Amino acid sequence: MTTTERVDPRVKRTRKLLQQAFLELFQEKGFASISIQDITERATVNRATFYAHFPDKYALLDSIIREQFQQAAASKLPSSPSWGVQSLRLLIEVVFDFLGEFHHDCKPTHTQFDPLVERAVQQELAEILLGWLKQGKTAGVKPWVRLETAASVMSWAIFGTAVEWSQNERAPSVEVMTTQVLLVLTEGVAHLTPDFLS
Amino acid sequence: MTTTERVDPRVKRTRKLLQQAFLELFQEKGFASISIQDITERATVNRATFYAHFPDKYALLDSIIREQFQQAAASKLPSSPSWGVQSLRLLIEVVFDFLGEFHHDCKPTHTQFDPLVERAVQQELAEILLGWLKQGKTAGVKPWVRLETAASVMSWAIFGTAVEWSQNERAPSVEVMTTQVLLVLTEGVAHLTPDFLS
DNA sequence: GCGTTTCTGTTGTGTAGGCAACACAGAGGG
DNA sequence: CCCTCTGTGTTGCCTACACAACAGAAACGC
Repeated sequence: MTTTERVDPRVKRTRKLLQQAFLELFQEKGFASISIQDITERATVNRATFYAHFPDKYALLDSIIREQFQQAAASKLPSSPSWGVQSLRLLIEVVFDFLGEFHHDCKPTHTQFDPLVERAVQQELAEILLGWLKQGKTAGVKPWVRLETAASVMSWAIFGTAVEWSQNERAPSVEVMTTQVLLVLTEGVAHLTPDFLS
Repeated sequence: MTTTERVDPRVKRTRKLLQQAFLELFQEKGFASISIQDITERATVNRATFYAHFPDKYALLDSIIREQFQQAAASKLPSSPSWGVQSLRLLIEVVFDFLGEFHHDCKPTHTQFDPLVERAVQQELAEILLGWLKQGKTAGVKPWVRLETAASVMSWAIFGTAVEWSQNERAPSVEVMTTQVLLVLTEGVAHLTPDFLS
């Protein structure tokens, strides 16, 4: 893990209060009309304290997305997920589920901030993958690409496909999509055409 | 009111967290098996902080009852209730409702602490009455009994009747009981028998 | 244009609360 | 018996937070 940081309980609590307040206000007023004052009042937290935690409301939303995605992943993956096809399949499914869920909830409205959301999801995804790759790399096997690059490629592949799928009518089922993305990633594109190598 | 004290928001918040946690634990475990540690963990508050607010869990329960009764009264009385038959009738009704509600919820179990509850309700009731009497006493009218005594008498009359009524099957309706108690209080017992004064 | 209002960020100072450590009391349990 | 375990209260030190006050920006009506 990322070095289990000891955190003052007050910090956890305040973050949670702010996030909770934001979510409440979000489905009352949308995003744009939320002011920092709104959030801090609702959260029973001083306004100055908000700025000690987040630079602005975008960062707050960002943290919410990241943590929700993390715990969505954590809840659907085995406790110590090791690098392998099983874990990868599950993770892909999580991404599709998460984005599907998300665009289902806040569909027509807020187009302005979903770039933010997507950036957050993609980065968290890459982070998880990189973690797996790092601990999965058994000693002695020399990597033929940088692990960071591999993680980035995979994350964008999964994530981008999921975003596109979630924005159109989610035509093939999550399972089908998952299988296909998984196949492409594991087998590589060389097999797509018989004479690829000729 | 009682001199609107400015209170640090953090104090309000932790009191609320502690009270909320207690109520949750209460209907999970009953009263006796609740430890202070339980409460503080649930409330995301340090154990030492608990003792900065309350000497023990009895005091916490006491504060909960008092505040619930206060806001039950506040919600059913006009904003600035003045001394008079109207207010008094409403207040009596509040007491009957409150105790009825209370003994309805936690009926068979916890007999050990309802003395505590009752003490709290009676004292709060007396407090409200005394407030009314004090501001209702128009200048120049010299009181023929101490206001404190009057408040005490009335509070015990109302409260005791309500407790007894709530513990038996609440036979006469709240309205009837209210009316009768009100009558006795306003008219005095002299009228109960025709030859009382003879 | 200008004033008023509302929100944003930031700073210094005081206080509520977290934490570790302590002594103590009861309840088992060997 | 002693020993561990669990809960209670209490203390001193440090940190997170509340608050007031500030300057600046954006939105509003006049």
